[in-house]
Amino acid sequence: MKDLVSRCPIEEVMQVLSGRWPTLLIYYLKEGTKRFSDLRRDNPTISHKMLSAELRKLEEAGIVQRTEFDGYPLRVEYDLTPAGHRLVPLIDALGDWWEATDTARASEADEAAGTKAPKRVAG
Amino acid sequence: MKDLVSRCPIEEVMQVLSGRWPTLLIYYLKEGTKRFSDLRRDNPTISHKMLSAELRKLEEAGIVQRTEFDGYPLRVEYDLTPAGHRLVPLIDALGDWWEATDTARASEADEAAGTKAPKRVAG
DNA sequence: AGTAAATTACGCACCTTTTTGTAACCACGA
DNA sequence: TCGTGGTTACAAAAAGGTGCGTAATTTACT
Repeated sequence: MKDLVSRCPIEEVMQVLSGRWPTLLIYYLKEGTKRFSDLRRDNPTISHKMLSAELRKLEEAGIVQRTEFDGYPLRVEYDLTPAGHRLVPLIDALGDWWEATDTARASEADEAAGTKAPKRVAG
Repeated sequence: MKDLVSRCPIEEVMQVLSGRWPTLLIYYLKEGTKRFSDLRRDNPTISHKMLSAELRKLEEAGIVQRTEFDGYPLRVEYDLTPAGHRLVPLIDALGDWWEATDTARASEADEAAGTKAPKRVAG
């Protein structure tokens, strides 16, 4: 998903949030300040390449704040920006929707099918 | 993004909504019933293979309802399920958040940086 | 004291896996 | 033969993983 196909903001957000990591990182970051190595410990299956790339993407999107310390093992801290914090409940809402849907799915699919019966079956 | 890394519902929704197409298709489908070829006209850059795969994924997720008519050229209609309709405002909220953030981003990043000054710069 | 190794947050090159695109085919009937 | 909605096989592209190099300093060993 390199470039956009429409000019709508929805496609732009999804370009940032798409994939396995962005929402997970936001999830861990909402607990508070984390270092690079903390985040690696939080999700051990991410590679350092991915982690740095995803963090950079989130930083560019204004979701995370990167703070670099010139200390000598070279330390970097990551936080959610205010905008990032405002994003959290929206993502949570999606999770809630999913959970609610998960249970309701089957029955409502039936309802929907009933609402609009095929005009001609085996025409 | 084949398999999940955590058990949380957020990762599960994102698995369905990730990518360029899902939200776009939902966007077009919220206007009403669409046929396969309608959706191809709506976004001409999607390949038919992708379109059928994405529609199938959304169907499995309980977001779209597929109705097949045994008519002669074989007709299929796609609609949002009730759950799909409930999802729309959540996605819109993300779009709104993005637009609001887009303008506020720079200034708030500054604020955040000010709130938490690096403990040691050039230690 | 001198050298080697560890630390931290990456960048880069190389390679594998996953995703996406292309094209051809199917079935049916106008 | 075209149009419908789809599938399959193959090819291209993108995403992702692995491992090495780097900076500057402390610690560990000799």
